[in-house]
Amino acid sequence: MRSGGYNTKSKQMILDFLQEYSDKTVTVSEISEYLERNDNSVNLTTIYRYLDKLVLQGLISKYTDDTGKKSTYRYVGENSFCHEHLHLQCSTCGKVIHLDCEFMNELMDHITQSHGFDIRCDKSILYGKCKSCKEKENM
Amino acid sequence: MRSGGYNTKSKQMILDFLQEYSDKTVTVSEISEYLERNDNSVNLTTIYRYLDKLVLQGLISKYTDDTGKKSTYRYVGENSFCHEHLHLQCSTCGKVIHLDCEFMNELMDHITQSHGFDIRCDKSILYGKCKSCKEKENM
DNA sequence: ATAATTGCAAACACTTTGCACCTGT
DNA sequence: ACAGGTGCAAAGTGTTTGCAATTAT
Repeated sequence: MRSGGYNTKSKQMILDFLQEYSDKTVTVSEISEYLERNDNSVNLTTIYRYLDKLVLQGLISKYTDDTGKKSTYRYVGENSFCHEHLHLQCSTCGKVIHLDCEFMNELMDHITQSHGFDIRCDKSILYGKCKSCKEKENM
Repeated sequence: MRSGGYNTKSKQMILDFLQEYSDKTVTVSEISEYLERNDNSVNLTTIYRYLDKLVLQGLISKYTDDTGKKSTYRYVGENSFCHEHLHLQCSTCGKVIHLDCEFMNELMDHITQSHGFDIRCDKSILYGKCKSCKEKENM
C-alpha cells in the first residue's frame, strides 16, 4: 500500500470498491455493505479512518450528498492532474455524470476573470434530475 | 403571515433575518444568535420547524454547507420566478456570489440537450475560493 | 519489536420527534 | 374554542475519538 501504511485485506477491498465505481460517488454504507457481502465485514470506524487517509493522499474526493446528511466519496486516482471537470448528480437515482465541455471551460474562465472566484471542481456537485429519471416520472 | 399560520414575533424575526441576508446562505446557529442578540431567544427546534415550513412554501431554499455537517438556508422570496442562477460559495469566508451570465445559460442549455440532465439551481452550489480570500492568502 | 490498524463503546454535532403547555385568531 | 406555535427532553443519524487489543512489517 502506498504512503508507508501496512497492507490489509480490508484496505485493499475498500480501495478496489472505490476504483470499480470511480465514475460515481459512493457512500460509507455502500462500502460497508460491499465488504459484508464479500465476507469481510469491517467496522464503520475503520472505513471512515481509511477514507480520511485516502482523501489526504488525494486518491479520493469527499463530497456531501444532496440531503446533506451523508458524505460520499469518489476515486480520483493519483495521476489526477487530469482535466478538471464538474459533476452532475441526479438527486433521484444518484447517478453521476462527469461534465467537461467547451461550455464548461468558457464558464469557468469567465468566472475567474469577472469575479476572481476559483471553483474547486472536486468540491462541487450540481444536483438535478437525469434523463432516465425524468422519463420514469412521466410514465 | 402567509399560508394560514399565526403571526408571532419569533417567526417574523426569523423571516426578517433571512430577508436581510438574502444574498447569502445562513445557518441555523446564525439565526439563533441573531435572535439571542435581539432579546428573543428561540429554541432551535422552533427554528428548524419554521424553516421547514418556509422551504415548503418555497420562500427559502435549503442547502448543505461545504463540510456537509450543517444546513444553510437562503431567502428566495415568493415571486422567485426570477431568472435561474447558480451560487458560488467561498469555502473560506462563506461569501455567496450569484452567477447568472450568458456563459452559464449556454452551459445549462448544452447540458439539457446533450445529457438530458436538468440542473436544479436552487439545490446546487459551486464551492471554491473568492478573490479577497485568495489575496489574503498571499500576504 | 514496534508502528499501524482495528473494534468497541462512548462522545459528538446537527437535526427531528413526542408531548405537554402556551398563544394568536 | 381551538388550530397553530413553542420549549423541553429524548431519540435519531452520520461521524469522530479514546483506548486496549491485534496485526503487518
